[in-house]
Amino acid sequence: MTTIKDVAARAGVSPSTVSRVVSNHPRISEKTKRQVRLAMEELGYHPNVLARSLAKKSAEAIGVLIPSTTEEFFLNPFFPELLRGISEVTKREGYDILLTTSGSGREDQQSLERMIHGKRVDGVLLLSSRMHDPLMQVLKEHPFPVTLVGRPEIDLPITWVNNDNIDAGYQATRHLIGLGHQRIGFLGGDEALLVTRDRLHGYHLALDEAGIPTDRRLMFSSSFMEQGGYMGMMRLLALPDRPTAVVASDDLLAFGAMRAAGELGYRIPEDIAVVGFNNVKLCEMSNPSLTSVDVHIYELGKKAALLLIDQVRNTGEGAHAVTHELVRTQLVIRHSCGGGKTLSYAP
Amino acid sequence: MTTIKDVAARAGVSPSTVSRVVSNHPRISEKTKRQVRLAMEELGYHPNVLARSLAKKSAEAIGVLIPSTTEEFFLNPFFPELLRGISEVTKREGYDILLTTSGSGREDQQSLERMIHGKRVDGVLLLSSRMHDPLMQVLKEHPFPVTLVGRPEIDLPITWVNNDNIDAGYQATRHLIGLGHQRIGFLGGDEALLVTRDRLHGYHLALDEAGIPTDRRLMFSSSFMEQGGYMGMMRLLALPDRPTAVVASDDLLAFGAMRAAGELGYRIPEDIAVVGFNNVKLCEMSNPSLTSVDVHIYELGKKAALLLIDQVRNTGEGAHAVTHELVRTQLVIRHSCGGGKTLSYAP
DNA sequence: TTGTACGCGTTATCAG
DNA sequence: CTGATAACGCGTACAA
Repeated sequence: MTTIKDVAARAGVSPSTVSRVVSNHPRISEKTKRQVRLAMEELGYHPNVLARSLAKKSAEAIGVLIPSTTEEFFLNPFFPELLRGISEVTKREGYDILLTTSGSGREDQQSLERMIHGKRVDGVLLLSSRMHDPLMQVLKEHPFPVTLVGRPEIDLPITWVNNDNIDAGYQATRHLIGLGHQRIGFLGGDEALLVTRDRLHGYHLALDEAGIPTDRRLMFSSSFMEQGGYMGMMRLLALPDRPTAVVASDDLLAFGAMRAAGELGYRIPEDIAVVGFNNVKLCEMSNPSLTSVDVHIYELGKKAALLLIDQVRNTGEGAHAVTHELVRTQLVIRHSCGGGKTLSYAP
Repeated sequence: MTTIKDVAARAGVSPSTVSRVVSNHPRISEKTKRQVRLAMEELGYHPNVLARSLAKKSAEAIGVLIPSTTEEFFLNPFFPELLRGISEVTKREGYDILLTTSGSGREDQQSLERMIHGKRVDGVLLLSSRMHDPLMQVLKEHPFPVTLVGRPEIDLPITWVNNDNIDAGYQATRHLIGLGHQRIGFLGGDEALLVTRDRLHGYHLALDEAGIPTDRRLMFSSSFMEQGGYMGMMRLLALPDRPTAVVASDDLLAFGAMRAAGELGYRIPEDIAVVGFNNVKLCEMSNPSLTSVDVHIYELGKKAALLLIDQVRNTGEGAHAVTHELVRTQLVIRHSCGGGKTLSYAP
């Protein structure tokens, strides 16, 4: 292991000079700069990041905390796409990513505290936000650079990036209503997730606006995504007055729903229309292709990382203002809802 | 920021004693243990991981190096599934994951060197292996705990975990031949990837064994996965003597191929059979469901992480033996090749 | 422009 | 069982 001292000795200068060369200090003579660089070459020197971080009190890394529903989370294409956005900016800004998963709510808390106090990261990116999230408590107690992907349940002074999920739910439902549907089902993901609740909220808004009464039997939630969508659709189709359209609050749910409908011999969109959320790659590949609300996951990831790094860099300064950003949302119309054509409403 | 000294003062002991309590040193009186624990509570103390790592010369973290084809890599369901396996064991073993992406081959090298010498991680997991990989050079020069997911092109003394991809390719092709196919196409991913080459190799073996002549026109490679599969299939179907079956070396390629066939009005499996690799979740959901070689990605990730951590822990000791492990492979027969078992769940 | 000396927060060694 | 003291490798006032 070659250290800064070895280089110093080799170059005939002091360790501090080497340090300055490494960090591109301005006032250093070209000559010694060359000498030091040469010595570094010859010795194959690489600075010890740990020691540097300890001295500078900055880790040059951000933490990404994957929520306790780890397994489901990994399975959803949402995750890699978000991570892609995040890594795009961390790479550009010179930060590393520390990935932490946890099995339970308690572990979530511990992981977060370890990250915050362990000084291994300069800030943390929180993925997903749920009701009564114990993490929020931790954040309340310890001010620390954090960005939430989603929104906090209660008004908390923390930075977050989110979609306007209420509006997204509204738009999707509105689309179906516009196509003439009156009985519209709602397939939700984990009910504790705020995304689910917000999209459901939007669904209700659209229904109310159109004067369509809501029917509890038309709503079904499950945290098992594809499977949940499958089961939910089965249930909806079993109703005596089955829906002619379904809003699935996640593309995976929608795929499960489509699978169920297909197996029962219902045609999409002729017999039942489906709309999803997230607009994952698969939407265009499925048959029929899935109409979905694009929430721009990649953008979401980039924004979140950027906002976090901003905080990290301006910490301590006056600018302690928290920021909230809403990433726009966009309905992408494909074939799963049919066009303005004739729809068969036969039950 | 409360340090070990603060706790020491509060508890009326020396810093070293606190350190011992933290690390559960055996010979410490119950009494002082309680005092120290109390002080830690009251002060909300959390050890500084950086300082600890610096002193202990071990980072309690492993690096995961995502290859230069970052974007494609994130898009493939292979990635999150592998990561899930990795994180499963790192969590259990108390290691954190440092994710590093890079844009180019050069950056790959630098990232690796930074990780190795920067001491921020104790070992590195290399995902994917390609021809003439510059990373191998780095590994040759610096002995360091590394595990490769895949296999090195040349015989290098490094630990790796892989599938028997040659056999996998052989099995898939053999399956098609068994169903009576004689003209079988091959859709490959990035040609520089050893996976691609190995699976192609297996394809050739099966063909040779059956006495079927190979035809260059039946092989098409592209690193753009779904799109590549689409284009490749288009090309294959345009041939005067088109294939009746296709081996696609990745499920995504297979989906693209199926989409192309569908758009042109070919039925699967009646008109053309398709088999893929990886057995991603989507295989069962697609229509028709995709016959695919399960390579047990999750297992692959777990094994890789485990082997790496083993190395990390036994480094310096005599046991410097590198290990190679082959994760078994298994053809999962569904509907995209026909012939197989008749499944009845149609309405 | 460069060197000295000290601090960053812990752990390990060696006394006691 | 516990307490000094010296690393760990690097950054940075302060002085020269």
